[in-house]
Amino acid sequence: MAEWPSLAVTVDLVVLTVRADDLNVLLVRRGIAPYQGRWALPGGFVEPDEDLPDAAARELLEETGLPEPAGHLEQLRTYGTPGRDPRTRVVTVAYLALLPDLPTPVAGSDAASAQWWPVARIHPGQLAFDHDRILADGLERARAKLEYTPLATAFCPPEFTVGQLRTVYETVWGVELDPRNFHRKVTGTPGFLEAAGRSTEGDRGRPAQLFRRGAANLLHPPMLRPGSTP
Amino acid sequence: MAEWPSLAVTVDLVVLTVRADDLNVLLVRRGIAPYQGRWALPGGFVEPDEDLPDAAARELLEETGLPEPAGHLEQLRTYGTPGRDPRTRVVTVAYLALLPDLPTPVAGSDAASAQWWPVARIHPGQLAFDHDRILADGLERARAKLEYTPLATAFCPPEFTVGQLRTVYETVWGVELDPRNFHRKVTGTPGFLEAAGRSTEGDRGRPAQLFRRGAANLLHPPMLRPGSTP
DNA sequence: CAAATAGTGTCTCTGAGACAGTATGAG
DNA sequence: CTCATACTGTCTCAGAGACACTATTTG
Repeated sequence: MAEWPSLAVTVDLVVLTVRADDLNVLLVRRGIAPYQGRWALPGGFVEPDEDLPDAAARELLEETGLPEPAGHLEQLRTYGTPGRDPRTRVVTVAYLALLPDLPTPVAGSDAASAQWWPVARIHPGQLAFDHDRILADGLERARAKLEYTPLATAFCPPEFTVGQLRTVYETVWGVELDPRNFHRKVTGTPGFLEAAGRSTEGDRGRPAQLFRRGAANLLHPPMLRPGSTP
Repeated sequence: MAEWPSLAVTVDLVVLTVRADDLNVLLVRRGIAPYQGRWALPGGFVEPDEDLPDAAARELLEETGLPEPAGHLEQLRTYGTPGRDPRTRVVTVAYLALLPDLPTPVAGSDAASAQWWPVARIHPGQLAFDHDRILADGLERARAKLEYTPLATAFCPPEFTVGQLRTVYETVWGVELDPRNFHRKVTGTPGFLEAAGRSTEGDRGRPAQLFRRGAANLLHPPMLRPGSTP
């Protein structure tokens, strides 16, 4: 029987988190050519008997040291233009991960070179391969999904306040939101939030109720990004 | 230098059209094992120096005989679970195509076995490989995109009436829409439609104005699928 | 006390849906 | 004429945004 044409397949990861009022992406500095010394998205080859999400989770573990992330991992898009890797034809399946701000800084086998970067400080042409494009697609996906899914909670710890959740929206979207209307909106959207029954203490201002993510996977009605219908 | 692990990569196509008030998908009957005699999505291997969208367009041409479709072609999702093809490890990049109802029935090199199927008549477990799942994902994507993009026009000929466009929405979503409100909505959404200046004649009822697709790529405000906020 | 954050109430305007009514063709 | 489809006008209700107001903490 004839053989089939065969290509190298990798996974690359757009790992996002919100820290210090900035949206950050995890980048690694390349130690070898091509693009030696340049920053790139973490990733690696898919093993012959490894499922794609498993490969993504494995790379995430190797780069962040997190066994099973409390966050969110989904397939983003596949990039396979010939020449995108100068060594050989490589098709890469990109994944998007949204994580809460890690108390443990990035730690793992490849962690020596891994670092969080505020996305606003990354400029076109700065990343290796076509990773600028992949990052841009990941940001667009994340921003869009905050509108109609409860995925903003993936950036938060298991229990969080409405104020923390609002900071996520403001940081990812780069806008300011009215705290009063935001509060009424998220607490009124069925299935978005579930009261944890406890409150914060010791912060500035009135103590806030703590919430967990609710059961809904889709928001009705959706959150609206300001400026979309001016 | 070491070699990289290498996998077979294919493209598969979910080709949709609206004909005879039904949403149809293009399927081919498999002539060889595995799944010999079963219906499957059209697709094939990616050549070593071929870009992924080019491979998808090539397969579409081979199956439909259409050189450059007047419709729409976009990447859907990538499926690579080991064992999804019993012959060898195959990673497939699925594409979604939306086409107007073709006056030429399907014709091309592989066309002997290609046929339109109403999606409502395809039942789980009927298609080869994991193509049930890919088809389901394609349908979900198409239904969702009609809400916030002008892609319903991809199912229409270059010039079409508001009534034809409404039929597309009703067929893809499987709902009935109020013709009066639909008309007011689509003609009032900026950039959705552009008047062609001409009208139909010879049909039943009052002649209708003809429109072309407008410049907008996103609809503000979006079309709302009934039942989403009951 | 002031400052800060949490949370509620109320008003206004936009847009979706229900549906009456008018326009213009075919038979 | 009737029937069918195209289009317009009007009403009502829900939800988004602006913003006044109250509540509860720290310093």
